[in-house]
Amino acid sequence: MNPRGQQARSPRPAAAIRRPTVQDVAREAGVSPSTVSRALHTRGYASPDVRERVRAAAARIGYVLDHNARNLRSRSSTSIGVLISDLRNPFYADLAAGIEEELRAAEYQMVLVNDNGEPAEEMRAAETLLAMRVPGVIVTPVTAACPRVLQDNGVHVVCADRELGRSGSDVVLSDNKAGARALTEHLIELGHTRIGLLIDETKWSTGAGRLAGFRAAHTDHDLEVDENLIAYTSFDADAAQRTTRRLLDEQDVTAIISANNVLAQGALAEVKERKLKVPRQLSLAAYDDVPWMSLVQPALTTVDQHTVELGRNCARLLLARIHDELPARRRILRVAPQLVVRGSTGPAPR
Amino acid sequence: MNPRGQQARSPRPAAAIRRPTVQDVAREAGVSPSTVSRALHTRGYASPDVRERVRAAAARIGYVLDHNARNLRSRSSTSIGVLISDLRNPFYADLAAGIEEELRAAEYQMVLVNDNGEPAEEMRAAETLLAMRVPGVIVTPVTAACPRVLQDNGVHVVCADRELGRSGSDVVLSDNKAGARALTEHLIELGHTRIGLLIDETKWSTGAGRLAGFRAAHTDHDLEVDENLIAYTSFDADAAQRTTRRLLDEQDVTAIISANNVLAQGALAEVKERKLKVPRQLSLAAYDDVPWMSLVQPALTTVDQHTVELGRNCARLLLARIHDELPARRRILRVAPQLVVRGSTGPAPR
DNA sequence: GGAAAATGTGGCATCGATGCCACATTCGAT
DNA sequence: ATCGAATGTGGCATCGATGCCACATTTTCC
Repeated sequence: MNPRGQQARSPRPAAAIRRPTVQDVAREAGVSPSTVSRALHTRGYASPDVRERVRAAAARIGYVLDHNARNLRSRSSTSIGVLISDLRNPFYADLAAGIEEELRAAEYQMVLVNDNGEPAEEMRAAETLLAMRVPGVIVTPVTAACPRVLQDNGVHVVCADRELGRSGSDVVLSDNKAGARALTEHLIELGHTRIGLLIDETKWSTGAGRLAGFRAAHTDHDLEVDENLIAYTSFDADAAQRTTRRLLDEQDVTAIISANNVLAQGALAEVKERKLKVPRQLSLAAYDDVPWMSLVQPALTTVDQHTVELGRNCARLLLARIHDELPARRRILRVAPQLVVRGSTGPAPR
Repeated sequence: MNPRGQQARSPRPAAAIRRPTVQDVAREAGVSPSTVSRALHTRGYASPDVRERVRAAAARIGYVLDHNARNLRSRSSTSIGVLISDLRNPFYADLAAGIEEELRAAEYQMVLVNDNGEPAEEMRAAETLLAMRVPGVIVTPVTAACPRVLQDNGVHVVCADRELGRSGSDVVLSDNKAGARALTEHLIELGHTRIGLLIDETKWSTGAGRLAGFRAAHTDHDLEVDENLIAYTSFDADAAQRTTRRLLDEQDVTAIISANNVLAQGALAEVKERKLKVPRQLSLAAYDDVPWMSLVQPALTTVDQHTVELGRNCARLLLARIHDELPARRRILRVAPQLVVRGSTGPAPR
């Protein structure tokens, strides 16, 4: 098959193999290197005849384009940086999956970096992506500095899921306020008046929006929010469980909303430990629908963020920006979330 | 901060900005480009004095290395291709997370591609990675052709999780046979003799190993395997549910093992629909522990593949190979899985 | 004290593809 | 028949970093 197959057994094949270049193809096809380039890759004149001849020659000698050379020469690249916090969290995994799908369809590649939510890692990744000369980056930002540095160096940035300060970059968000409002309203309409909100942060647009939606739903129904019911915790399941414990001990809540899928794990763990009947004794709901939520018994009422679609939108927006198809003004895209009512929410007790 | 910050607002910043090069740094520091290169990046002589001066100059003018130029010149790259089937499946997400973690620590980047289990997509991705001149690829192969093409072109390949035919490449596997054997044995020791196995494929080493382990456990305990209890299905939850339905209708099983996390969803769905008491009426177990399995009630008994660690091992092995630190002979790494007994398995009824 | 070795730096070609321009050829129009 | 436009194709420089060698300077040793 491949003319260089037999060399693959050498000790250090990666270094040893010399791959054919446009020059080689040119010789093989009896044309000039420029013509090969035009015939194979770039848009430009090349008669169907020549085009076919070059194609055949390239296939014959096993020619593969060198992206590095092309990128260097054309000062561009088809690699897109994707900077997320934690691939093991299904939210980020879905986001990345949506992004990748769209990029792949457009013949772009995804360079994926986990920053673990750490500013230092995020910054390091940004530097690397700059060095790779990526034309754009999609980031769930940890620090406002990251999008800024990228933009200052001419890289297009789309912030996904949240926004920090006024970055000036394009943003794709879930409509957190609307989603949280719908979820809270659902509980209120079931007669709940003392609803606990388990939340880890409210500085980012994500948490802020969800909290705002929670409040708005109360206001809509002429209810006052008891500030003690807003239970601040940190972003891990164990902490969320402890906070849930405290919430249940100290406040007579009839329903609990977890602000994201990680916190929901903690809340559920505590509920199971106490063997509370859901939803008879306590209604449980969560923002950010992930697969396990429909597998537990009873299945959790949630807000589905359409995370994969969120990711697709990020990629589409970024590509449009790169291809200069968008007005200069920054774009803010809000993906509508969807309330998914399942068995874990029911009428308030008493 | 950045001297080019003000240009970022221009219509097409990516194209407009000219970034400083080694030449510029050289001028700024009063040395030659070669010296800049040595001082900043490559190992080579450079007095501490000069090194510091160059570093300062680079920082001052906001110099960022161009990976494309470096890669072209040095015929190498620090991007590693990772080819997986489905990022939305927590198994692959964990695998990728482990790989990325290790790569990042070694200052490599991960180019992640989803092939959706489709040979055509996989091949396309392989071509792209060849074009990127990546020194290595980690792949959960769909086709034997993919690793082969890569290797034939001098790219190091590590197959993750499974092996197709004799690829000759390094492989990192979960010890599927041992894991399935332990899981099956656990059930046998609980008195089960009619154990259903829900499985989607047995051509790959993954399915084949798990089936082999299932059989081995029976043999160990002088039990004959009723071939009717091996329920072949396809790789999606709905199909698995239907197959489970059939299994429960037609065979009097007292326990069901799902060969992976996706099939387990289907099995659980059917069990829930029938309102079977687990484990009293039926024991349920699964290969490949993923988070939701410990959240459902009762929590599922599983085999934990240590997927993240599996990923880390893939990356470590690949990097060692790239750095030529390994004997030529191909290496097969088996990561020991771990039986995790939870509430879903109990004594056989009657 | 002088030659040899050690040390640090600069010059130059090069990696592979492509953008740009010049030019050869064909074709249509007058 | 002649000219101009249209249409392909080739030549050449270039993107930015670095490998390699030559050379200048300092240090070491007999």
